[in-house]
Amino acid sequence: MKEHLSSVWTRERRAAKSPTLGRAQIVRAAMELLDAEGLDALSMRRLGARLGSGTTSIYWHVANKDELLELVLDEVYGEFTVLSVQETTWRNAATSFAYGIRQALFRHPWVIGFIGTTPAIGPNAMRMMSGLVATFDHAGFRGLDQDYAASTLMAYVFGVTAPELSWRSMLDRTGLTSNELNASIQPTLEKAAADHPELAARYAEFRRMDVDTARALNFEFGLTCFLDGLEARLNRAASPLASRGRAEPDTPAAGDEAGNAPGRRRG
Amino acid sequence: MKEHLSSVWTRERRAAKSPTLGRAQIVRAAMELLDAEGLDALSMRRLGARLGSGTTSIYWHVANKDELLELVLDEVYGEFTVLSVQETTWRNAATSFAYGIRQALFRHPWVIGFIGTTPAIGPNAMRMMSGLVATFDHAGFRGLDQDYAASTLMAYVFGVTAPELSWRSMLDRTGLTSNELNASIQPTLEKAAADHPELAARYAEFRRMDVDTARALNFEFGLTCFLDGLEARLNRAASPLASRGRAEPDTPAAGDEAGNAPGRRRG
DNA sequence: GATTTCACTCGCACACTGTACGATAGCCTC
DNA sequence: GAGGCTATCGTACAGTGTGCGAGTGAAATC
Repeated sequence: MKEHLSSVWTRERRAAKSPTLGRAQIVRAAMELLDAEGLDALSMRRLGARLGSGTTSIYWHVANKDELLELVLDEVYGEFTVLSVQETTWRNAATSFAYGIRQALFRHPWVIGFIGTTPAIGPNAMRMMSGLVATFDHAGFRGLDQDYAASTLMAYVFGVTAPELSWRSMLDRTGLTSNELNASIQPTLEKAAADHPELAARYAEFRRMDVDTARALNFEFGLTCFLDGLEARLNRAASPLASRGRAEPDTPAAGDEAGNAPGRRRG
Repeated sequence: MKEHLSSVWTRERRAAKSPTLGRAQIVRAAMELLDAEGLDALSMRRLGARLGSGTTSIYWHVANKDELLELVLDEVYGEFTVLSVQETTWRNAATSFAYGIRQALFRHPWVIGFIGTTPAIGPNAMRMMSGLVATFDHAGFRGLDQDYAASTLMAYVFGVTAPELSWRSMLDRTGLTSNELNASIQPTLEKAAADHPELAARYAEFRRMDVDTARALNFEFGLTCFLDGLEARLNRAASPLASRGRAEPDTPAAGDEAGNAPGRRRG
């Protein structure tokens, strides 16, 4: 069968004899450029210039730009640390993992577009996955539920953090503080919400509060919801006799055309 | 104070007298191109060709490519429908909203990179937000919690769906079925997981199952967790005397440097 | 020691991108 | 007819990723 996943990690790297330029330096330089100036700033020409080498020399060590990004991405995965299961409770491990990712994303805002899109099969990504699955195994999840829990946790963190990153990049571009930018945006927002008075009122209220703590609370809120839900599922599994206490059926038939809406049921 | 949010929606559009080319057609053509061939296929030259007009004619109706994408994005937001609060329970509304987004994202895979990154203040985005907030208001959430609930829900859906979209794009490129691609990827995966035997074993197991239903179950799993968590929070608020029944403190101090990890506490 | 081989560097060129600019053309009002 | 406005579009510029082939130096082979 043909191999359909092409990745830096699938092809063996070129034998190194005495390179004046190496993958390590290339990846480090790329990371610095990306962190400092963002995704658009990384061009092969600029990278070559920064390395003091010819532009196309890079292509000896790396097949193309995508592969380079795979390498840098795995470097970031290396910063997603999972506490060992002996060290703390699963809930603390998950929480700390989530906050850790959040911080790492703040350090490397440009990755957000690649996570989940670029294959994550580098050594660091693997180590992370292994630790995360172990955490949920320790918690009491079995089989696929371990993966589901891990994937849901990461999905949530990436999903909430993405808008925060774009907010921060706006801060950088304008040089304003969060609250200044917030204030400067309000009129636009209120005008946009002209047709929805409740929204407009709500936005007017926002002007008065500290955006950064509101965002932090937002993160906390969703994370707690999700962890509570996980915990409830564990407890339910432990004592299967306890009924759910909800009226409506909770699961759309999982086998039908993947992703169909469950349809509207009257409550 | 200077205006810091620049968007198509903030500047009034050019007065239309008798254009042979209009925003509506441009946006529609762009959407078709994007849906059919993906983000990379949308260049101003190709768009002009498709419209049978000069490339730079487009710039009369739209300031630049980013603004064009804002317009197309809002069109997609128009497909994120929220059931009215009279129509069903909040839980059903949220579920149906989540599945609806998922389906819309499958129709327009390219948007995933823009959501949360490009300002969503178009009329459709506003209508959606208004409906979503109303749903959570109806559920019993108050103040910022309404926004937190809405934002968490969207964050989760975008987060889980992103990898699915990249999977589907891979299917399109290779022309394989999900299960064929899955099988063809396994050796690579197992090799990548060589250092983590539990992971390798797990991947080997995956070979035997239907990937699409596994993914659908994954979506369901996280959504249920999150909604259960929301519901628990509502019940807790309704009867504040009932304690949580968990040992460890649940909230890192929210006021400190936004996003700090809660630190490791022994369990 | 001479020759060949191979790891590695790099200049050039190609096809492509977004878009600024200025030249047109048709219409409306004076 | 003159001038101004809406609208279209050709050309040009600076930038992109990268294929190709020529060049360099050191190690391996004869």
